[in-house]
Parts: sequence; structure tokens; C-alpha cells
Amino acid sequence: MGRLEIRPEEHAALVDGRPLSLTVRELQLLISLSEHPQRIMTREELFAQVWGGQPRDDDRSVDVYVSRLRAKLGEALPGRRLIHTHNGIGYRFSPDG
Amino acid sequence: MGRLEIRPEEHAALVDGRPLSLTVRELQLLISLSEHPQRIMTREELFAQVWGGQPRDDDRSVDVYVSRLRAKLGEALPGRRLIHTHNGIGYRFSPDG
DNA sequence: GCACTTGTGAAAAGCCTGTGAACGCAGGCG
DNA sequence: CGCCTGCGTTCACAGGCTTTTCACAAGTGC
Repeated sequence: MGRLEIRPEEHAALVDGRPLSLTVRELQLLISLSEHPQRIMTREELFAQVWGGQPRDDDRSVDVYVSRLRAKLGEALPGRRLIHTHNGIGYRFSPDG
Repeated sequence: MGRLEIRPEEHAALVDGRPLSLTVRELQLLISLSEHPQRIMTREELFAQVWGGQPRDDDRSVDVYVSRLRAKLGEALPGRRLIHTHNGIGYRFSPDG
């Protein structure tokens, strides 16, 4: 999976061997996304996996955490965009930028 | 169906396993077309399936979205023409270029 | 108490959509 | 030929809707 490595059982995400300092939520979200590479996941799916249950109609939690995750990934891997937005649907994780 | 795969339930259209970044409308249109391969579909039929209801007399929405769809398909599958125009009638989807 | 995380509201940025208009292309006709 | 006409294709754009980002109050654990 390139320079990014995710170890759910160790609660860790590594870039070139260095752990990213992600919060629990951020890591859960990254794990959920990366478990289905190239698949478009809806907010509902992601919310269910990370938070459990169903999001409120106007819940922006997923978006906010995607944003935070991107910020940290972007710092560690400049110039790569691993999480893609699919307007009106959700997000997609693509290992190869 | 060759290199193009359409998965309505996943909101995705894949070329060689990679999702195209289609908008919701574009995907709906592609789904409608591809559900009846080799069949000529009228603008009215397509409009009804994608937008619902009947198009205005001078509505060009279907044409515009066919054009947008062709542009994106053409980028992902250069040299193949999947959507054929039938003058005065409508469009036809042909899986094998 | 302190440092950090979490979820929420709201402003800013960005994308999608439908529309009108311009453009291109072919056929018909003087 | 040259011009007109009928269609389909593409461009440009404004409005609306979605996503992104920021700031903040409340919560948690050390």
C-alpha cells in the first residue's frame, strides 16, 4: 500500500514507519475507508462504522473528520490525495493518490 | 461488458476497476442507457428515467448530459464510442464500442 | 488544572445543474 | 456552388446546493 501502512490491531497508522498522531475517531475513519479501497462509501456507511447507528439528517461529522484526516495525511504525504470526495454520495479511499 | 462496469447499488461506474468521477445525473443517465444495451432510447424515455416526468419541448438536458458523459468516458476509454446518436430519435448504448 | 478530543454551527469555497446561445455538420434547393 | 434549415454538440454562466474549514463549548482522562 505504498508508504502508508495501517495497523488496526495496533491502533496505528504509519507513514514511512512513522506513526501519525491520529485521534481515535480519525483512525477509525481511516480504517473504515481503507478497508474498502476504491469503493465509494456513503456518509451513512462511514457513520455507521465509526460512530454506530445513523447520522442525523444534517450531521457533518463525517465531513469534518475527513477534513481533519486529510490535513494530517497531507502533512505526512504532501502532494497525495488519498481520500476523494464524491459529491452527493460520500468518500472514496484510493491508495495510489 | 469489457472494461466498463456499472454498479448502480454502489453509485459507481468502473473502468478497469477505477471509479469514474461522475456526477449523480451523469451516473443515472449512464445507468439508464446501459440497462438497455443496443436499444435505441428516445429522449423522452431517458428524461423520464433520469429526471422523472416529461421534458419541455425544447429541453436539451439529455443531450447536454450525454455530451458530458461522452467526455468522461472518452477520457477513460480513448477510442471507444459507447453512446451512439440516432438522429431524430435518441441514443443507444453499445457495450462494445 | 491542563492538554487534548469531540461534535456542532456557521461562513467560505467549490461543485453540480439546467439553460440559453453559439457552433458544426449534413442535406436540400435555388 | 452558396445559402438556408434542422439537429446535435458544446460552451458559458448563474443559481442553488454540497463540502470544506474554522471557531468554540463541552467532555475526558491524566
